[in-house]
Amino acid sequence: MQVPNQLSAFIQEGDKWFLPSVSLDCVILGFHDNQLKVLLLKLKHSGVWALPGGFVLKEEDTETAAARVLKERTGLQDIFLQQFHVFGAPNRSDGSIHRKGLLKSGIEPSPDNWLFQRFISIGYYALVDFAHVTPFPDENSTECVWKDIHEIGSLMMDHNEILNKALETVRLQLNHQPIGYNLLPQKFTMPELQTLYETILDKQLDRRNFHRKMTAFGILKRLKETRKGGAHRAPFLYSFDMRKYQKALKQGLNGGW
Amino acid sequence: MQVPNQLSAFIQEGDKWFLPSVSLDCVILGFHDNQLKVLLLKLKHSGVWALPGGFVLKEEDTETAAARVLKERTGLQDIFLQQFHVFGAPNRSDGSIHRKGLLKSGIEPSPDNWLFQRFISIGYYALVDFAHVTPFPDENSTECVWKDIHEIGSLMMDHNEILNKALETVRLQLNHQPIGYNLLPQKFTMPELQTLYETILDKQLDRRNFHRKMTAFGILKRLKETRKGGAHRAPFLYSFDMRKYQKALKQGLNGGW
DNA sequence: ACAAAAGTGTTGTCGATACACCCATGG
DNA sequence: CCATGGGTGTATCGACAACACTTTTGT
Repeated sequence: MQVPNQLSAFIQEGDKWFLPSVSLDCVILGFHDNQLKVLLLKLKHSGVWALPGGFVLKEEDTETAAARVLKERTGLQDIFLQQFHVFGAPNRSDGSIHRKGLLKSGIEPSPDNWLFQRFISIGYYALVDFAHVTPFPDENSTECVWKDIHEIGSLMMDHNEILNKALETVRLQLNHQPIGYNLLPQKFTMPELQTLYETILDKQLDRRNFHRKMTAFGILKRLKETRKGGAHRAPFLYSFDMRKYQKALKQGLNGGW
Repeated sequence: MQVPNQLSAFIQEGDKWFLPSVSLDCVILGFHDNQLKVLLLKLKHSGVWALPGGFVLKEEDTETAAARVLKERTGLQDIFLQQFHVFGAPNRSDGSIHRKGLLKSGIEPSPDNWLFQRFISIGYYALVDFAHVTPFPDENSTECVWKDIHEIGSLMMDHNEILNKALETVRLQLNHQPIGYNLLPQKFTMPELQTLYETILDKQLDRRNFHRKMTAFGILKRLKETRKGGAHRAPFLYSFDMRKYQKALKQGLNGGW
C-alpha cells in the first residue's frame, strides 16, 4: 500500500495507513559555531514552532518511522537515533491546533477525524553532523531551520518539555553513547570537542585536564593536519578511533566531569 | 464510564475503553533472600509465563495506567515506577497467543477483535518492598509469583527482551535513582545493601570499601538496633536519609563501581 | 572453642584538580 | 611585537582498591 503525498488525503484518511494513538517527535541536534542547535519547523497558519514529528505506519517499526521522519527533514540516513521517553498525558495532544490550521487552509475535516484523537508520542533524539544536513520543511510548515538551544521560545503543545527531556537524556548518556562522534564532523579540534562537552554539560571545563583525560581514554587519533585559517595558533585535527570508542563506552567513560 | 470486570466484556469490547495500539508491561522488581526477583504471571491455558501488563484507558495518563496495573497485581500504591523503553516492532505482539487462550476458555472472538491488532508496548519498571507485596493473579492467569532473576525461562512474546532491558536500565540508573531505597525495607543491614548492589551490578564488591563509600555519601543513618537472630555477629540496621539521598542523586552518586 | 560473618584501619596507586609556561598565528 | 588562543608539564590532594586484624554470635 502506498502512502499518499497529497496533504488532503493524509488528513482525510491517514488512519488507513497509520497506527492509531501513536505519534513520534524528533529532537534533531547538531553542533555549529560552537553552539548546540535543534531543528525546528514553523507551522503554516499558526506560525508556531514545533519539533519535527510523524506517525507510524501500520506495519512499520517505530524506529523505522523515526528514521523516516529524520530522512524527510534532513536528507540523512543511517543516523544515530534513539528513543528517550514516551509522553503519554491524556491532554497533551491538542486537536484544536490541527483544526485551526486545517480550516485556514480551506479543509474542513469531520469532527471525528483521526487527527483530533488523543496521541501518545514517542520522543526520539538524533545526533547529526550539522554540515551534512539540508533542512526541508514538510507540507505543513513554512520553515525548517536550526535554532540555538539557548534561544528557543515557546513551542507547540508539550514540545518544550520534550526538548528539555531530550537534552537531559543526552547529558546523562554523554559517557555511555558516542555523542561526540555523531555531533562533530569527522575531523575536529580539541577545543571544538571541549566546547561541545561544555555546552551539553552547561559547565566550564579546564582546557588542559580535558585534553589529558580525553587522550587518556585512547579514543582519539591525532592527525598530522591542523585547522588553518582561524586567528592565532592552528589547533591539531583529531578523529575518533571508533573501535576503541565503542569499547570504552561499554564500561562508560569513567568519571563525572 | 465504568470498565467491566467481566472477562468476556473486556475481550469483546475492550476497544470501547482502551486506547488502541498501545499496551504496557511492568517489570516489578523486589529483593528477598538476597536475591533480586521479578513478579511473573502464568497464563491460563497456554501456561506461558509473562510480565504483568495492561492497556491505557482512553482518558488515562500512561503513568496512571502503569500504576493501576501495579496496584492490581501487588496491592501497592505510590510506588517508584518508571518507564524505560518502548517496544515497537511490528511483529512483537502475537494475536495467536490470545486467540488460543480464548478458544480454550470457550470464547470465540471475531477475527477483527481488538486484541488481535498490533500493539506497541511501553515498558515500566517498578521497585517494591518485597515484604509489602501480596501478588494477585489476574483473570487471565493462574499464578502470580516472584521469580529469581537468574531463574527465568522463556517468557511470552518479547518479554525476555523487555525484562533484560529493564535490568540494564536499573544498572545504568543505579547512581541516579533511589534504587536501594525502594527495593529494601525501611531498615536494612549493610551486607543486605551490598548484596543488592552486587546482584544488580552482577559483580563482587569489597565489603570494607563498600561500607566506607556508602557512609561517605552521607545518605545513611545508622540505627542503634542490630538485626538479631541470624547466625554469627548481629549487623547494625540502617535507614536512608531521604533528604540527603535525593540531593546526592541529583549529581549522581559518583564513581562507577 | 571454633567457624563464620560483621565491624574497622592502613597503605599504595592512580586519577582529578589546580596552576604556569611556551608556542604559533594574525593583526 | 603583542594579544590571543593552543599545546604541554607538574605538584597536590583525594578517591579507590587491596589487604588484615579484631569483635560478636550460634553451634
